[in-house]
Amino acid sequence: MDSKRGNISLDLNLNPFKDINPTPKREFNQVSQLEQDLPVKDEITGVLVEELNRMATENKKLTEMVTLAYQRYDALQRQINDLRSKSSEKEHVMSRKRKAESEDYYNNLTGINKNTESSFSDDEACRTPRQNIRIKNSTSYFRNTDPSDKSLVVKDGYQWRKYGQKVTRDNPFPRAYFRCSYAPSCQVKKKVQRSADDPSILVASYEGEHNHNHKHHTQAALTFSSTTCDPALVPAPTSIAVSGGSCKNSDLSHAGISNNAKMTAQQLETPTVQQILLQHMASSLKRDPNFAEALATALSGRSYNAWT
DNA sequence: CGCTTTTGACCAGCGC
DNA sequence: GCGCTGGTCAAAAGCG
Repeated sequence: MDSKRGNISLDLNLNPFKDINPTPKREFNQVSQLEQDLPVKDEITGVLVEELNRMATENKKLTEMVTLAYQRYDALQRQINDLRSKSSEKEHVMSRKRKAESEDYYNNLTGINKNTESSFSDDEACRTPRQNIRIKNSTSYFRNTDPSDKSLVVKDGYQWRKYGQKVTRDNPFPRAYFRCSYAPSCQVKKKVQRSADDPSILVASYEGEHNHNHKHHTQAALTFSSTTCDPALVPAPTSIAVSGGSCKNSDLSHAGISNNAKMTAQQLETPTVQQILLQHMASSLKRDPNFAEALATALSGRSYNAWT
C-alpha cells in the first residue's frame, strides 16, 4: 500500500532562515561574536545538529502517524463497503419474489420484456435474450441539510409524484414511494427512506430507467450510485450525495473539503489522488509565510533559549 | 382548477 | 388459515 501512496514524508524545511528576510541583526552580531569564540561555536554547532536530529525524528514520527491514519481509514472504508454490499445482497434476496412480480406488472403495462437485475445473475443476463432491456436499479445517498425537513423529498433533478408511504419493520423512519410524474409512460419508481443509522442521510432506491431527458437545470452536486454509474439512470441531486460507489470519473472538485472523508476507499487508494493531496498540503505549507515565520520563530526561540 | 400530498384500505407473498 | 410485511390504490385534503 505504501508503494501505491508514494512518498508521504512531510519534507519539512529544516533550514527556515534561508528564505526569510531580513535576517535579524542581533543574530548576525551573535554569529560574528561566535566566530571569535571557537569553543562556543562548536557548542552551538552541536546544539544545531541535535536540533536537526530532533526535527528529523519528529518528521519520521509524523510520517508514521500519517501512514497509520491512512491505514486505519482504509480499513474502515473497507468495512463500510463490505457491510453495504452484504445488506444489498440481503435486500435483493428478500425482494426477489416481489421484483419478479413487478416485472410482470411492467410487462403488462409496456408490452416490453424487462427483467430486474436481481432476478438474474450476470451469467444468466449474458445468456438470456430477454435481458437486452433490463430494469436498472440503483441506490443513492443524500445528505439532508435540514434536520427538520421530514418530507423525504430528494432533489435529484427529476419530477416525482408521491403515491404512498409506509413504516417498514427494520427502520423506524417511514419509507416514501415515488413515481416519475413528468411523463405518464415513464415507469421509473423510487423509494426514499431515512437511514436508520444516520437520520441525516436519505437513502433513495431507484427502480427502472427514465425514457426522457427532463431534468431541472440546477444540478449543483454529484451522486455516486452504489450499483451503477449509468449516466442515464443516476440522478443529479442538488443535495450532497454520499455512497460507496465507484464512479472513477466523477469530478470531486465540487464536493468540498468536508466531503473528503466520504470519498471511497478505492478513490483514496488511487496513488495520484493521494500524491496530489500531499503535494497540495506540502506546497501550501511552503507558500504560507505565516507558517514559515512561525516555524522560524519557534526554531530561533529554541536556539536562543539554548544559547542563554 | 389542476396537480400534489396524505393516509387508510387493500392486495399478495411468505412463514408458521 | 392467520398474521406479518412491503407495495399499491384511491379518495380526501392541501396548495398555488
